[in-house]
Order: sequence, then C-alpha cells, then structure tokens
Amino acid sequence: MNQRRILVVDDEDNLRTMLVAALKFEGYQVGQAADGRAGLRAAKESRPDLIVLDVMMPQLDGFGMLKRLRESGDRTPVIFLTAKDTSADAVEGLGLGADDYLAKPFSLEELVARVESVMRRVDASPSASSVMTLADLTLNDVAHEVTRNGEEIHLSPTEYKLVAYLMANTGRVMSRGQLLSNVWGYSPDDDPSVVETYIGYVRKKVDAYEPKLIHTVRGVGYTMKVPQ
Amino acid sequence: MNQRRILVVDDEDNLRTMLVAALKFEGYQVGQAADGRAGLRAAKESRPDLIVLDVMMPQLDGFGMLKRLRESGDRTPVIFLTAKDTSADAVEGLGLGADDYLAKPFSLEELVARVESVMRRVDASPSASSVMTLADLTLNDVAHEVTRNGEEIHLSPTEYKLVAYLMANTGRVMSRGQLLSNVWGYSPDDDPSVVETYIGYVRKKVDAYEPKLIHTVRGVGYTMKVPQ
DNA sequence: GCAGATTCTGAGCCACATCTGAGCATCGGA
DNA sequence: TCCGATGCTCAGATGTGGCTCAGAATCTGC
Repeated sequence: MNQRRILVVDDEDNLRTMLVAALKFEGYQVGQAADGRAGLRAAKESRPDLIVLDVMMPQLDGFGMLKRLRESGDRTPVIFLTAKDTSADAVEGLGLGADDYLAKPFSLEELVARVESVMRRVDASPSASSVMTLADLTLNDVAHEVTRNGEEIHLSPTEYKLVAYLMANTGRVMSRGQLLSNVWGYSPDDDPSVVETYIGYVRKKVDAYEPKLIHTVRGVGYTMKVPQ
Repeated sequence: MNQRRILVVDDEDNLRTMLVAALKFEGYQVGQAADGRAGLRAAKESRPDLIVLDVMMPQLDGFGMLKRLRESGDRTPVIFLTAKDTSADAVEGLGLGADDYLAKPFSLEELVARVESVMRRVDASPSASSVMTLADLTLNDVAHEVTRNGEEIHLSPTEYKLVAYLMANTGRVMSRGQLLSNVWGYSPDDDPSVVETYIGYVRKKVDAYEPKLIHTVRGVGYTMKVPQ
C-alpha cells in the first residue's frame, strides 16, 4: 500500500496551508503550488494522484491550468475550488473535465470526503474516474454531461450508459453480448439487435463530428478510439 | 497571518472618521472614500476583504455602487448602512448581493460584531459570501431571500431548502433519493413523488423566466445550471 | 378555533425512451 | 460480379418515468 499523492494549488497562503495540513493529517503525501504556472510544473514533476485546484489565481488561473494539463494528455483527477456565489464556475470546470468541485466556503470534512470519493474511484479502476475524455469528447459522471467539441450532447439513459461503457473500455473491442449484459443487464446471448439500434442512435449524436470515434469490428463487436 | 483590509464608503465625515477609527482599533487595515465613485475606484485599487457601504450618498449611492461592483464581477462582501429603519432599503440591498446590513443609528460594537461575523466566513474561505447567484437568480441565506431578474420570489420553507440545496450543488445531478434525505430528512428510498411535486412548484416560481435553470436528468434526478 | 398557507398523496396524462421487425446497404469471399 | 452474411436505418408499437392537478391532511399565526 503506497501512499497517495495530492497536489494543492492555491494562491491564498492561509487557505492552502490549512488544506495541506488537513490532507496530510488524513495520511496523504501533499505537495503545493501558489499559482497555475507553478502548479503545472509541479504536476508534471511529481505526478500526483489528485490535484486540488483553486479557480481564482494570478498568472494562470484554475481553468487555464486544467485546460493545459488536459491538452498535454494528463488525465489526473482534479477537484476544483470555486467561489460559492459564482457557481457558473462549477459548471465550466466540470465541462473542462474536472472530476468534482467544492464551493467556498466548505468544511474540511467536506473536502476530505470528496477527495476520498475520487480516490476510491481511482483505486477501484484507474480508468473509471468520474470524467473521461477521448479526443474532444468528454463524459462527466457527476454532472451526467456529455460534450463534444465543447457542445453539450443530450443522451437518453441507455445511450449514456452505452457511451460510458465504451469509453471506459477505449481501444478494446466489445462484443454485442458484453454490451447486452453490461449495459442492458440482459443475457449475453439474447437478441443483439437492440445494441445495433442504439449504436445507431449514439452515432448520430456523438459521431456527428470528425473524427469518428465509434467503430464497427465486423463479426466481433464495437470499439471506441481515435482512429490513426 | 496577514492583516485584513476594510474599505469604508460614507459621505458624512464625522461618521466615517469614527468608523475608520473603530475598525483600526480592532486591528484592521482601513481605507476610506467619501462617495460611490471614489468608493468604486478604491475598491478596484485596494481590493479590500470587506466593504462597509452607506446607502445615502451623493454622486453614486450605495445601491448603485454595489450594482456596478457586482456587474464588474467583484464579489467582495459588503455590509450596508441604511438610514431609514424601514427595512425596505435593506431588503433591496440584500437582493443586490450584500452580505448584511445595519440600520442607523447603530452602536460601534454592533458594527464590529457584524464585521467580524462576515470576516470569520471570509477567513474560513476567502472570497466567499452568504449570497449565491446563478445567472440572474440570487439566494441570500442571511436574509433568507430569493430574487430572480431583480424581483423577489416568495418560497415556502421546503421550496427554499430545495432551491438552496440545488444551488449549492450547481452542475451536479442530484438524485431523488439525495433530495429526499438532504432536503426532507427522509430515507433515500422513500416514495420520491413529493420531490416531483416540489420541483413542479419551484419551477413555476423560479423558472417562470428564461433561461431555465432547473433541469431534469431522466432516470437520474435533477440539476441546476445555466444551460449552454 | 379559524383561515390561510403549506405539505403531501394519488390518479390521469403526456412525452420520451425503449424495443421490435422489416427492408435496405454494405462488406467480403468466391 | 454476384451472393450470402452482417450490419444499418427507419417507422411504429409498447412501456415507463415524470409532470400536473385536485384535494385531503397538517401546520401556523391571529
């Protein structure tokens, strides 16, 4: 059992010190940075398991930092700190691919609870964080929101489950049977025509853009990936 | 621990001098301005942690100043000083996003107490206030008041709790079960039809305007956010 | 104790989501 | 180039979740 690492990025000294202390007390190994630029550097060097990130910062703010991080291919889970009275921030953060957010003022217990919730997910299955991205497609489970190319895509419950399952298994080919049992809860050898219908629905919505992300593997099943 | 900064904006020299002296005595670093325009400039330059603001002033009055301040994205906590003890003023101020108010005449102790109360909140989490906003919807927890588009909205206790809970979780989808347990105090797997009824009530009042802020996520729950 | 507000329940309705099946398109092998 | 197999698309039938409404039960302030 190795120790989990957290990076706290916040320009306000008092608050940051408090956060660091609280998280250390919970047994995490905690690094810190006072602005977005320093945060970006620290993230690249120390490769933390989770980043706690303030939105309002000089130099490079939280959004900017998250954006750059994601562009560089880094998928480290992020929890945002936003001001309570500008909750639109929260939505923007989730859209950019944050895992969760905390609105100030928050209690330290609340922070710890959210941190542990994210850590649990990460522990359970490293690829199943609450936010998944593939090219310009993002799926945020907390907000239950799917966006492509920055635009929100409305999916029905089943469509959503299907996309989530395929994304969680990016690059792997999933058979109709696997989809039937994992998305629908049916037996793997039930009639797979529902799957085909739904792949059709989802393609119309998610792959109305380039590049196409959902691919048919004839005779086997379906897979999601960025084509070469 | 750096010193907290307060800006006092009041046109009456005697009163202003007294306020400044009292707050300095309490250990704050205090700036001052004699009217709304000067106040606005001072607020932008010195970025205080709290503004004490008189309503009645020449040039630009307290309401006007607060409005401009908020429009410019500034969320600095504000305590109002109102002349009339008819609390109509106060109500308008709180609707605009003030944190608290004091009706003249007031004792200096009273002022200091309110200031410290607000500062405690700020200390716990800088840049927070008890006012939440989402688009043109504001919820002031101190005044227990909700406004949309500047108009006050009357909500019953349960309706208020529901809106407050959803706003505090802007962007997150909350299940009926979560709402049942956090707003009603019921078990998460009680009959969720009350929730639906109340969502209906609240929509009629809060979402009688555009854009709609309360959204149903079929099969999951409800969420509040500004739609794309 | 009464009037008005508030909370909750249940029934009916509507819209959306789901699924089915038929017909069409596409693929790959001969 | 043809043919069978596989996959896709569409329209409509069915099911289900969510919304609305009316009214009953409860609470609150006067």
